[in-house]
Amino acid sequence: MNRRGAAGLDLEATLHSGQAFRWVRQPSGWHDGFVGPERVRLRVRGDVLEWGGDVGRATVERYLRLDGSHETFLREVVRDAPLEAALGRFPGLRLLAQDPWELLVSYILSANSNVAKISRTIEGIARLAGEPSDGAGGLRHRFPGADAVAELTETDLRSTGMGYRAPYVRATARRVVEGGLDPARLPGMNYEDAREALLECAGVGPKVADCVLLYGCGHVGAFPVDVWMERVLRERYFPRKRMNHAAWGAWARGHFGPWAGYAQHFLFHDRRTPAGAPVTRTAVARPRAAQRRPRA
DNA sequence: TGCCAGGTCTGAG
DNA sequence: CTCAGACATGGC
Repeated sequence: MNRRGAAGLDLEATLHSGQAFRWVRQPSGWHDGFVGPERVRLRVRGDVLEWGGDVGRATVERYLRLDGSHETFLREVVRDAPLEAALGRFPGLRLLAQDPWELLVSYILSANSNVAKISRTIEGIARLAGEPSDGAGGLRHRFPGADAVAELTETDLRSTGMGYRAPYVRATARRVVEGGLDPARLPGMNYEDAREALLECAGVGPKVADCVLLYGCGHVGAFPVDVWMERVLRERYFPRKRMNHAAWGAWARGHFGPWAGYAQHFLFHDRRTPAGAPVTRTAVARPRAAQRRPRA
């Protein structure tokens, strides 16, 4: 067992807010999952973060981005009233630094789907082609590399319930194997180039690309616009105004600035979480009073 | 039963 | 370039 200060971390919000799809809550209070290829369990008790599994402190801290990213975001983003409300409601929510390849597949599967189903199909792919991993949470499987996914037939993939997305996953896996895209290089590329590279993949449009860039590549300005964000933007910012998703995204990046993607995730989670849902209290200082309401 | 789910692809105007 | 429909599947 390893420990370090939790720094106000809310694992429930962080691991189950729709940015990651493989964390499983256990009755014991642990969250069972993977950090890269390693089987890991995490929990917070009091103000202590604990983890088990064959991973070092640096790996856990990198995954949870306990490197000052969140504090920089708080300092540099434009904190308007809607964002301030979300920050106040989920002060322990953090963005993760996940594996770009696994995220690419995950978000291809997210198209016109829902979180529960994405989780099921991702788990299905792991069972079909990933290496077994025994842990406190039972037998699970690592997420397979592109080479292993490319070996699967469309019929194999459809057996997970992913439906018409199967050929997209297969084609994208093949593209990676053939060298048309190297997911590991995306974090080191600039945002525009990385986005263009992702858009070449089957099943990857603007929204999926931005999710991969934000949650897996450290491109914190990426602002994915989906049906939920469109709701937020129309309800809280531009009542009775219609824009296409590209226009919403462009406005949001200009409005929130270089850390717009972080703002997006807080707004997303806030909008999706019903009022009255249990909220984990943390020791984080309360944000200051709201600034101004944006003009339409 | 019919609609919706973290969209993307395709074909028409 | 912009905009409808189709698209597998499962839950409510």
